[in-house]
This record gives sequence, structure tokens and C-alpha cells, in this order.
Amino acid sequence: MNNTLVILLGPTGIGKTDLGIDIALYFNTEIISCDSRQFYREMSIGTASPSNKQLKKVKHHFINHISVTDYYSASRFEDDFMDLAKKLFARYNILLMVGGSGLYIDAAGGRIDKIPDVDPSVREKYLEKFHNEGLESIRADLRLLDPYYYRIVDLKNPKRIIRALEICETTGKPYSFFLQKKGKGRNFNIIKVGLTMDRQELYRRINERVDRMIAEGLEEEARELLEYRNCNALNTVGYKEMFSYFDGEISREKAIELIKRNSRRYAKRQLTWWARDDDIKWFHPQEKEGIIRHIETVKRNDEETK
RNA sequence: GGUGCCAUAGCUCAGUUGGUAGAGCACAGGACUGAAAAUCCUGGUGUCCCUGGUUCAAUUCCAGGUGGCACCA
Repeated sequence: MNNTLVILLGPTGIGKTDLGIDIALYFNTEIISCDSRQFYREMSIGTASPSNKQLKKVKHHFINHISVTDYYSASRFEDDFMDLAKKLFARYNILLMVGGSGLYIDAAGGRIDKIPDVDPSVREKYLEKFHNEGLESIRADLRLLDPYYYRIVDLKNPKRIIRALEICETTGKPYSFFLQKKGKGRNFNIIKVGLTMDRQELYRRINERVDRMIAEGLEEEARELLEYRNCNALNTVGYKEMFSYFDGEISREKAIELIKRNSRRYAKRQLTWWARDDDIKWFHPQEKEGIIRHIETVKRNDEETK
């Protein structure tokens, strides 16, 4: 295989955007964003989306391509990505994906199984049941419909249980039936480059970036999106805390403090997600030359062993 | 300078009628297959300021020291 997808990943605030642009320029290619919040065109300050200036340097895809009122998912992203990759690989033999959304990166890499679409009303039904009758009630349903998954699922996590139930009901087969865990295989090579740094340094960067967002007008951006607060897209660090402040539940200072804390915690969850992925080669964001050399070396090896 | 109060986890503090201690926040670790910046689980991280004394035993009581705060000079 001669085509290569380089995935530049790392926790929020580590400096993926700038480094990604440099690397894309070096390889003379385009950037495919994989950030589940930068997709939304109405959100930009709080999501630290690339600036217009940055967008002009390198062609970016999947930035501002949907609205906060749209439904979107990892599966849709996979479809959109595969369509785009097919087109772009006609012109480039190397593409750069940049982002921090672990599940979406896995989707692009063919690591999530093909599972039929479900009617939103089924999810609604189980959500309602959960709210009215409690966790124990939907657990009991799952035990009946998919006893295998019941044994391995996090039984305290309603989202996991409801997701399984909606698949069971829609397809008539247990959710676990669809979890093949084999991976789909892709007709391009994948090189994963992870960015990491000392925790203290990362947290300092995150805190400073939140202060910058506030200075740039995050509060005003959030205020304009207040009417969409029930959309999933607005269930996002930086916005939900501002909404609490608008509601009078917390002070402005407290909101800023919580945005910092929740961003730090998010970064930690991202690192935990990737900790089990042995395909990732880790670098400090300052090691640009080392990263480029690594990409060139692996790419050459992949092409020789096609 | 004098008097009083305080000193316990990273922070704010509680507590031990003397048997080496616990809350909140911060933090640490983990899970994760179409909501994923979402959702969920686990964990107390400690020279109880220092030095003596009393005691079987002191973080706790006593004395001195050091530091902080308040008031008086």
C-alpha cells in the first residue's frame, strides 16, 4: 500500500493545531480534523478552532462543516472520512489527520464495528424509562436481551446500557453480537503520532488557554448559543459552565475555574484512552524534526513491505 | 516589646475526653464500539510546625522556640 494516513493526536491544549499545520506544509498535503467539537460552525472560541489565518495556510476538512442542531456521530464521521479520504488519496499519497477525539480517531481507523442505525425514538423510550423507573429497570431489560454484555458492561453507566438496549431492540439481536473487535482493515497505512508532555506543563498550558478564551470573548459566544443549550453539541466544557453562570448558579470566576478544571480532567481522560493503544509513538510537541523523521521512516518501511 | 488566638493532606478546615487522623475542593488511577470536550468507576495523597517534659503511650496535656493573625504599647 502506498497511501498513508498520519494521525496527529494528543490531549486538549497541547499544541496540535500549529504543529499539524507545519507537518502538513512539510508533506505538502491537507488536514483532516478529528475534533468532535470543532466540527460545529457556531462554536469556535471555546473549541479553540483553527483561526482563519491558520485555515489559510493549509486546507482543513471537517472544521465548521455541521451545525450544533445537526445530529452527528462517530459512525457518520467514519462515513464522511472514508468518502473524503478516497477523493484526497487520488491527489496525495499522504494525508494528515489532526485531533483529540479518541473514539472518532478509532472510527476513522476502522476500529468500530458496523452496527445498524437505530430509530431515535427507541433511545428516547429507554431514556424515559431510565428517568422514570431508574437504573435497575433498564439493567433488568439488558440482562434479558443480552446476558453476555450484561456481564461485561459498566452497570452503573446508563449510556452504555441504553446504547446496548436500543441495538437489541432495533435489530432483534444482542448488542454483543455486533462487537466483532476484529477491525475493518483499511486500504491505506496508518501512522499514529501522539503528543504528550509533563502533566504540570500541560495543565499550565490549559489554564492559560482558558484565560485566553475568556479574553477573546468566550462568554459572549456562549451567550449567543444559550438557546441551543439542550443540543448535545453544547454539552461541552467551556459552554456548560458558562450556562450555569448565566443561570446564576455560580459566579463568573467560579465558571472560569471550573472550565479550567474540566479541561484538565478531559485531557487526562484523553490520555487514558490512548494509553492502551500500542500503535501510538509519543513525542513532545517541540520534537518536530523527530516527528517528521519518524513519519518518513515508517512510511518507507510500509511501502517496502506492501 | 506585651497580651491573646492559631499552626493537621496541595488548599480551606474538622477531629482525637491521650491509643499516630478525616471532610470538601484540588489531585491520582481506570473504563469506554453511532451522545465521546459525552458518560461512568476507584483511590486519602500526612514528620498532625520544632525541641524538650509528663505518660505504658503525645498530633492531643505542659514548657520553651519558630512562624502567622489580632489587639495593646
